[in-house]
Amino acid sequence: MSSRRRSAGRRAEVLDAAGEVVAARGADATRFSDVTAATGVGVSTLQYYFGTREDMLVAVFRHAAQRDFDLVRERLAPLTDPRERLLAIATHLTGAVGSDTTWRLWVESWRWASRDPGVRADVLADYRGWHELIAAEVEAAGGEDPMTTARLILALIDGLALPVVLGDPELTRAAAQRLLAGGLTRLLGPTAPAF
Amino acid sequence: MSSRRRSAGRRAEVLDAAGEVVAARGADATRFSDVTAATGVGVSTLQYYFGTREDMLVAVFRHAAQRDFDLVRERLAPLTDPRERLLAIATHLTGAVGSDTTWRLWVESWRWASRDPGVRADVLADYRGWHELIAAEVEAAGGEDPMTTARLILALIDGLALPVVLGDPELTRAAAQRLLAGGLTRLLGPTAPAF
Amino acid sequence: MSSRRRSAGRRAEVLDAAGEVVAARGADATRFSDVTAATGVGVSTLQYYFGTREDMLVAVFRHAAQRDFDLVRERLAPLTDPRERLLAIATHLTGAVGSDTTWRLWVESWRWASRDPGVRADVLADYRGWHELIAAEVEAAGGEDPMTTARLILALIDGLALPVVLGDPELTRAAAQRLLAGGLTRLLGPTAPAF
Amino acid sequence: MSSRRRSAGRRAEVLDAAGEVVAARGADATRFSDVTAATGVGVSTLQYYFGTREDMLVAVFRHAAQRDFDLVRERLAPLTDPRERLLAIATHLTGAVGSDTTWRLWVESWRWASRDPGVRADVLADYRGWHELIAAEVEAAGGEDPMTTARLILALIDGLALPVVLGDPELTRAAAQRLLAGGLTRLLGPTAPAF
DNA sequence: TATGAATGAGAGTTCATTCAT
DNA sequence: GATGAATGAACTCTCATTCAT
Repeated sequence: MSSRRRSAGRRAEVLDAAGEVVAARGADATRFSDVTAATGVGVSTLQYYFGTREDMLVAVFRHAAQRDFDLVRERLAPLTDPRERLLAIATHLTGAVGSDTTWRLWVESWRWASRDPGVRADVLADYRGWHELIAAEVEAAGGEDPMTTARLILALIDGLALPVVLGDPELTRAAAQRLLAGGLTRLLGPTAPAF
Repeated sequence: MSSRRRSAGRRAEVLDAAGEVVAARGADATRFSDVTAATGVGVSTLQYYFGTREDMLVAVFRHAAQRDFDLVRERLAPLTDPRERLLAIATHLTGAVGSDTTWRLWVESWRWASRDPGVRADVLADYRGWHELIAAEVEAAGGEDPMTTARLILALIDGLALPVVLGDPELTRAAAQRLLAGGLTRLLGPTAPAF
Repeated sequence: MSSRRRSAGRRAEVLDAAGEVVAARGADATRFSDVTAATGVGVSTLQYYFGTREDMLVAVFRHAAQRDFDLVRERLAPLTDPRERLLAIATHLTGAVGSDTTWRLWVESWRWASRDPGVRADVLADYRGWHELIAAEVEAAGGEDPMTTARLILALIDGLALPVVLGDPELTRAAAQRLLAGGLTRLLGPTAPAF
Repeated sequence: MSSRRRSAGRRAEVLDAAGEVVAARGADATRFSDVTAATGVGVSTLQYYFGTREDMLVAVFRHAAQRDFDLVRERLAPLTDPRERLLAIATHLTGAVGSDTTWRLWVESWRWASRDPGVRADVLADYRGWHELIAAEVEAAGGEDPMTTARLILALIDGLALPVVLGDPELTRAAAQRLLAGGLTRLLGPTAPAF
């Protein structure tokens, strides 16, 4: 019992650390030994926990996606104004420490998804989850055609994240945040109040 | 001379084919032998052409980026109306066969750029090139703050490309094109004429 | 007591099943997990019963040799005519279902015996046991030089078993049995009555 | 050219040495590294020559079978009397240095054949080759029913080889040779002249 | 008595690369 | 200019085994 619980906790810790490794090195370049170096957990133990290397990567993707979603929900909890909530979702990009990790992992997931049907299903489901989350806020904010707008907003967020994470010197995080706020205003349409 | 020219032609052909391989398998998973299988050119010959495997990948990225840019310019040539030109750039995404290859290679480049300073410089320069191309059209179309708008437009394009290439069943190419057109209108601001 | 007896019974069952596995896969290729799959008994339990993997294999060999001997004795019990008894021993090869298992295990034992002194001693003792069993019948049948003849007969049986078990299409079981009967007649000498 | 020829020669040498290793350790237990230790040829070179480990083992079997057959033919060449020739074939068992290797490899082949259809076909073809070789001599020696007799003789040879190779203390090589000579006389029938 | 968790050792295989031609 | 032969490095994976319960 207690060993099983300890084991489960250990597994989750390993998943977190492995996520950092995958974000830093890329999924293809992540070896068992890299995760071992980052965690102190032996290679065979990783295999015991996760199975093959690819199984481990998939587990990392799922875990990271779940954490990301949970994190945003947490941030959203204290906010009630839909416009504030939208902005909170959007600036999830620029805010937290580790958000680079989040975006890198998202790209890694996307890449993996394009070759693995199981991961594709996961990623598309996550994608849909984000759409719905955003669409609900758009609707509450009085925006027209919530799903369409939500798609545009999410595309904008994703598309801005890429150069930010890449470290485009012309696009600091602050600049990105301003761009994002401005873009939201435009996308929500002329009738929506500006942020 | 003629053999050098023939050689250069062969190299370019190999780069095209290698680009397809990289798009299909991912850069990390692209082995010399995969390119050999796709081209009939022996492993040693690839090394003779490009050097190490990573050199080859970088050459593929540069070649693909150049081709992409050239292709858009070509498509833009017959168009004069800035709004039409903008839309042509934007729907570069949805149109041609092989655009999946383009977008996949873009993601591969982005990933490689995260870890290789040389590639990062290339990718950021390309990025800037696209911004300027778009900004010029925004300005010609009478949009305000062309660079800001250009960044938003490019982000929208990139952000929409991802689910399209991943094959999101809720986002057909036609739907993406409509979204894109709508998004452009909104981003260019209420004063800009609708597309 | 009862649990010990149950345990001993379980161990014997496991040995039977493990024998099948060894015959099918070969001793070297027999993993604990193969036996687990065949018996439902966990790996650790197998180790608890037998010790190391090699200990288990040796136990399988001894068990199988014993069973084989017991089985032949059983078949011999109702027969009194030495010639019939000899033929019964000889055709132990062609008769029963499961005789493939027997012969395969014999080859596996032989191979193991080549490298393990303990198993070699067991196998040579078994070998001697068969010789004596056969020699007694040869003597009773009036054959000359019983031990020599017994050796020849046993060699003939072993030598015929190999292609039969291998599934030589030119040597059906029926053909093997006829060959064996003919061979016995010749080996027992011209003065012995034909079978 | 010369490098290719050198390569072919090296390959054959390696096959000889690998045959010794397989005979000594058993096929299943033969690792690339064992052959490396025996030959000085690196593991990857072995793989370059043969492919997978199993491919190497199969190559060893074929090579050994061919060599064995060639060797007997060589020994047969100077002999004309069919009875002498038969005895030469039969005592192929006891004679040469390395005959243990031959028999051990034969058992290894047999075992491999029982799980690999390709090897089974090879082994059965070899088996048939030996039958035909023996049958021709039986016929020349005036024996009746040459194929049947050949089968019995071959079985006797195989069946005697096993305990000899195992080192049965009651069956020295000299004793085995006497047994074999006696067995041949009996199997060829009372009308055939004794050896 | 029986079993799951964890782990180290060892093997096969892939692959880029070097060298010689 | 182009290519095949040979080889070392690195990685995944399997498996027996030990430990704790």
